[in-house]
Amino acid sequence: MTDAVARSPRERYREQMRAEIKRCAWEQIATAGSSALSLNAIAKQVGMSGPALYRYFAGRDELITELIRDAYRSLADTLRAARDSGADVSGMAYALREWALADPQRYLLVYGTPVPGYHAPDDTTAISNETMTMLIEAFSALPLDERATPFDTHLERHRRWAPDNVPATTLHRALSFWTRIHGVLSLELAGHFTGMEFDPALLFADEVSSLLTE
Amino acid sequence: MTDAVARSPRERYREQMRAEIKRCAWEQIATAGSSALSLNAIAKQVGMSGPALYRYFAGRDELITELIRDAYRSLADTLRAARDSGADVSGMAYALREWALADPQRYLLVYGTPVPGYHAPDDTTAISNETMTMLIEAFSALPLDERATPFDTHLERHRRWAPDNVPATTLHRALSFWTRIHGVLSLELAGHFTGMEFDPALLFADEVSSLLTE
DNA sequence: TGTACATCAGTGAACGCGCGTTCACTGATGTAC
DNA sequence: TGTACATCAGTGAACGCGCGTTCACTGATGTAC
Repeated sequence: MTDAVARSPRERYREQMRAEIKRCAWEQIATAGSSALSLNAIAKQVGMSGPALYRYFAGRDELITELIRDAYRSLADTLRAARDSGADVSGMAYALREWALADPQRYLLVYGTPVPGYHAPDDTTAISNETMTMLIEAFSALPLDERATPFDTHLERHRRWAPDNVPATTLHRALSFWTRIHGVLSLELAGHFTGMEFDPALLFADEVSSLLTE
Repeated sequence: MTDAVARSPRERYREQMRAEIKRCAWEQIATAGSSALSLNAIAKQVGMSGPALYRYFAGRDELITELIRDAYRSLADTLRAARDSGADVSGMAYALREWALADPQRYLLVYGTPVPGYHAPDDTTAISNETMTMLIEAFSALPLDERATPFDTHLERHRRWAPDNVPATTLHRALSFWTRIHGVLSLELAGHFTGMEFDPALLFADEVSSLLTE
């Protein structure tokens, strides 16, 4: 695994090319959304003609899969970096928001409306689990609420997906982090707050603090 | 407005035809998502050939706009029906969830990832406001929490979009209803809970009760 | 009740477009002796 | 250092497809006298 760095000049060039193709793909997604992603358009922007892309990706699906993988990776890395620099749960929430605002379509590619036919490969869910685990760990450091909700007791018997050295209430809080953050954020990104003149950042902040004080 | 019922036989037929076209469009959206909506495919299913649809809709955009309008209308009607039959805030939440689960793609058409080029016409935001107003009214009936959050005080000065005979805290609670319900619901609809074996309905229920007891 | 005309639903051919993908091929870059 | 061969990046033409949309036209249905 340590030789992930390109070995021969050809491989190095190949890696650079793949990276540039992906960069153009992201650019295209950022402006027109993931559904408008076109191999030919990317090729034109990269400066070569259509079929050349097949030297680097088996097809459109593989490219999209790779982009989704990278997006999950990028999010996980962002949260990890926030945590490693001492951020608590709310710090991680703000890091997540910044990450989403930096490239809304990247966020939506992962958490937005799924493409009906497409099904994500297994390793993306693995990276997604990684993110979830970081959230659970972050909430583990917080004082525990004594009251157990109905969902908490339900979770006690349906928690195989989560690490088991953690109380169900903590899992619940991590889940709520996810759903509430996603709720405000995705409505903001989708433009559903335009017309209401309040500042979405403040609504977000209140929602984050609700996750801590509740 | 009372003569909205079709007058001549021709107009009646025309209305029926428009309705059937829309029905097929919904069917298509339900199975393949809104991005895959194709006029030619609809025409084939209705039993006539492509260009005939232009007798009923000016083009693809107008059809989609109409579908979005109907979706907003349907949601508003559902919530109103729930309220009129005595449902409180949580009853309205469950009605909303049932409405979403009945046709996930319909929910996603309205609250999902926006089509990057497309911009919704003004009257859809009017219907959306109608829904919001009903939520605000529902929360007005509830006992008021005395503490004002930072966002509450921010809202005091940015609330032109809302009725002004209602405290800012109530507006905030209606907004949180929206964002939290959307958070759980959209993640469920997008399939992000598959793999975790808990029951989304129970997570939803807990999230609804958080809106009341907090 | 019958005729003359207008309205309108629906057809079939066609246009232009962009898509993903395949294929045979050219040229340059690397490798082995 | 030079030659022979293999590897691989990239091209251009082509395939088949489905899309939204236009246009001229046919036939049926309605309306007016």
